[in-house]
This record gives sequence, structure tokens and C-alpha cells, in this order.
Amino acid sequence: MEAALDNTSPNTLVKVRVRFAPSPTGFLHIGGARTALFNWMYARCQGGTFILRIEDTDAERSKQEYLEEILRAMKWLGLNWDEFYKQSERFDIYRKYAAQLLDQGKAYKDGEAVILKMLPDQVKIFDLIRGEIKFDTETLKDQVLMKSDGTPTYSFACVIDDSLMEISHVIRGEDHISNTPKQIMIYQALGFKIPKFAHLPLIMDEEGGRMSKRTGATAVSDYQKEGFLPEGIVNYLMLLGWSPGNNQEKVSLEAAVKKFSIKKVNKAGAAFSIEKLTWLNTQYIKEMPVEKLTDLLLPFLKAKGYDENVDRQWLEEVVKLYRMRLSTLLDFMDWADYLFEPDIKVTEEDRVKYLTADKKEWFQKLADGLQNLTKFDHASTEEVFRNVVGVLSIPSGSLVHPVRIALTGKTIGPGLFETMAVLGKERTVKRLKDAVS
RNA sequence: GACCCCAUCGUCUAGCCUGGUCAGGACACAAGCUUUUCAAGCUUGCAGCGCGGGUUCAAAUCCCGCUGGGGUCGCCA
Repeated sequence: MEAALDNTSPNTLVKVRVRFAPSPTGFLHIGGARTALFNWMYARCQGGTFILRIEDTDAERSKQEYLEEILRAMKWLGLNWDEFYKQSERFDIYRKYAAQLLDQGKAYKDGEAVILKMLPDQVKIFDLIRGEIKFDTETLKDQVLMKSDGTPTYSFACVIDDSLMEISHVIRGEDHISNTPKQIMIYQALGFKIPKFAHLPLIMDEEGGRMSKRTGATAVSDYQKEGFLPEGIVNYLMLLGWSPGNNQEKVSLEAAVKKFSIKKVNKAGAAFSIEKLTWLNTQYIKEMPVEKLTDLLLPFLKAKGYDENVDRQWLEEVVKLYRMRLSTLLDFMDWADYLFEPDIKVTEEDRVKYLTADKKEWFQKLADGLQNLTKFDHASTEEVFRNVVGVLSIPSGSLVHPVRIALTGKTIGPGLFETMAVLGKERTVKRLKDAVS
């Protein structure tokens, strides 16, 4: 159905086969993840095949560590692949075709290198997103196909693999547009069928410049470490250059696949906004079941050096208390530090403002009342608190804030009585007594 | 510099193909409500078709130019 629409010759129904072809010379970049995502969505919405092809022809720069990192990030994002190839295992194939072009006189040797003669031509490529793009190959230099060391160049290996793997649509970043005419010449020399192309707009940094580590995190793994959820990242990335329509912003991968259309992808580059990503992440955290959220938080607790083997039920109570105010998983560590650290941290400013000498008596009264409780929950602690406030004839606010500081070290946070409940009687009483010296 | 791509609120976008809807939504920002604080939530507000020519009764939408931005010019991928 849709497959026929994306095809220039409507009579032949082409099976959709797309690929994401990262080079393991670095971590999976957020821009690479977007390219992978769009390829994945196109494959899935067309009932096609998504291929992961590792372009590791450069033995010097390719690292096993990076390869593993890329695979891990792809899985984490939920971008599963149907077929997997490594170019380093296919060198014989590239050599064979290089020899063929040499035999046919279409390429020549320069030392050990094999070079393709460029013929003056007008090439047109059909881009699903941009329409027809015309190039004049006259200005193109002869292209190196095989390097002196016997390994193929990017374009040569790419063309051969795309052909042999029967890639129907080459979906890649806009930075590859200028490579396309060169590759077309290789397709033609080889007598291969030319696939359709779709060049995605580039992702820019917040200022509209080129995305780099200088202006923010670029590796998918960095965002994971910062506590972003794959759902949030994927959702944000798909919104960069595409819209599901109906004014929808929050869209799951499954829902997006149902609506995806490569032709609706924008042509203009998009600036990456960490704030919108963060907002989406907040939405996913809020709707996440407490149990699952708690699971996801455990590795962060461990990384922070906090004891992750605490009572599970208690931990879930804490998570419940903070889940509505988390933008990232990492935020939880800041909120809940007072529950894991032996001592609270109070700024000098807050100490002077809230923990004044006159609070000593108030805190003592409150501590005494709380000490007598057998059941230490929201209702019972509040009852004691109201009582103390009544006896002292002070507005409750004048005690609430100092107490929050004394217990958590923070001026902000959830309701005071829920806070007391998770802190527990022993620590609550102790911190009240120790607060003012 | 050459070649190529692009252009709607500060940002992401809908609308453009098949001209005629107060140019719609979201993030951010501001205000209000709520409230023991901070968030969250709800309500409201602010803000845009880069410029200049055409074509047309009518242009964000079609055409041309300009300007601006981006990309590529490796025996890296």
C-alpha cells in the first residue's frame, strides 16, 4: 500500500530494506541515533527490513569498545535490527568488484590504489524528502575506490553493500548529499541499480550551529547517564524534523510507526533543545509505574554510592514522594540525599535564616511529641505537629519551614509529614534535637 | 571560493503539494488558581510567515531575485 506510493515506478512493488551504517570510531551520537530511528520507523511502518551495518573499514580508528557501545545504545533505545553485517568481514567482495572495474577499464591503478575515472555527466538523484537534485559530475575528481593498503573507501564499500544487501532506500543525514553524485557514478560503473534516497535534515546545537561536545552531550550514553529515559529521547528525536500531526507531542514508538511517513519529514535543520527533551522525559517519568521507576533508580543509587539494598517497600514510598518532581532519574539523587547521607547539608544562609536559637525550644517540644508516637505516619505526625503549634500559639508556617530544613537540609520538598514518615521516627527526632546547638 | 541543501513565534512544528480558515499546537517565558515550601496540575497571556519583485480578485502557500543559515569539497566515514 504505502510501499507503492514511495516508489517511482508504481507497477513494481519494492520490498523496503533500509540500513543504519555507523562507523565504530566513537560512541553513538545523538544525531546518529536520530538517523537510526528514522530508518527504523520507515522499515517498521512499511513492513520492511532494518539492517545494521557496521562500517569498520578503517582498522586504525575502529574500536571494539565503540562497536559494543553502539549496539548497547541501539538496544537501549529499542531500535532492534533484523540483519547485521560488518564491512571488515567483506573485504574479498570489495576487492572482487575493484578487479572487475580494472578489467573493464573503468578504473585505473595508482600505485596499489584503485581509482574510478569520472565521466562528465548530469546526474539526477531522487530524494524522498527533497525531490529531484541535479549535479554536474564534471567538477568531480576521480574517486579512490580501494586505498593503497587494500581496504575499500567509504563510498565504494557503501555502494557495493547497499546494492548487494538490496537496500531500497538510503536514509541518511543531509551531510551525505554531496557524496551521492560520486556514489551514483560508482553504481553506474558497476551496473548496479540505484536506490531511492532520503536525506534527513541535520540536528544543530541550541545556537543553531554544528552539534559538538563543546555545546552539550552528544553521546546517547551521556543522556542515559544523566537520567534520561529511552522513551523520552526517542520521542524527542522523532519530533526533530517530523510531526505525528493532530498537535500531538507525546508519542510512543509504536504510535509513531503507525503514522510515520518519510515524505512528511522536514527539509530544514532543527536545533536541539535540551529543555524540550527534559520536558518529555518528565512526562514519561510521571506516568511510569512506581515499581518500574524504582528499578530504574537502583543503578543511579549505586553509582552515587548510596546503599541500594534498602528495604524495597520503603524505597518505593520514597519514590512515590518524589516522582512528580523528577525531570531526570538523576534528580532523585539530589532530592533524596538526606535519606541516604548520615548528615544533612544546610547552607549557611538557610541556617541563619531558619535555624535560629528560638527554634531550639520549638524543635524540642515537637521532638518530644513525636518520640511518644508508636505509629509514625503522615496522620500521626501531623497531629503532633498541630498540637505543638497550638500550644505555642504560632502560625504553622513558622515551624514547617525550619523543620523541613532541619530534617532535609532543603527549603523545598514534598509535604512535611510525608517527609517525616519516610525519614522515620528515630532520625526525625534526632535531627530535630541536633538542629540548633 | 566552487557545488549542493534550506528558510513559519526565542526553539520544535501544523498549515505549503490541491492559493481564500482571527497562521494552530508544544517547549521556554510571564501572570493567576491551588498550596506549609518547591514542583506537578489547571487557566490565561506574550511571541512568527527573512526581504524585494512578480502571477492572481486573493500569496505563509505558486514563480524569480536577494539576503541569511547549513552542508560538502580526504587513499575519514
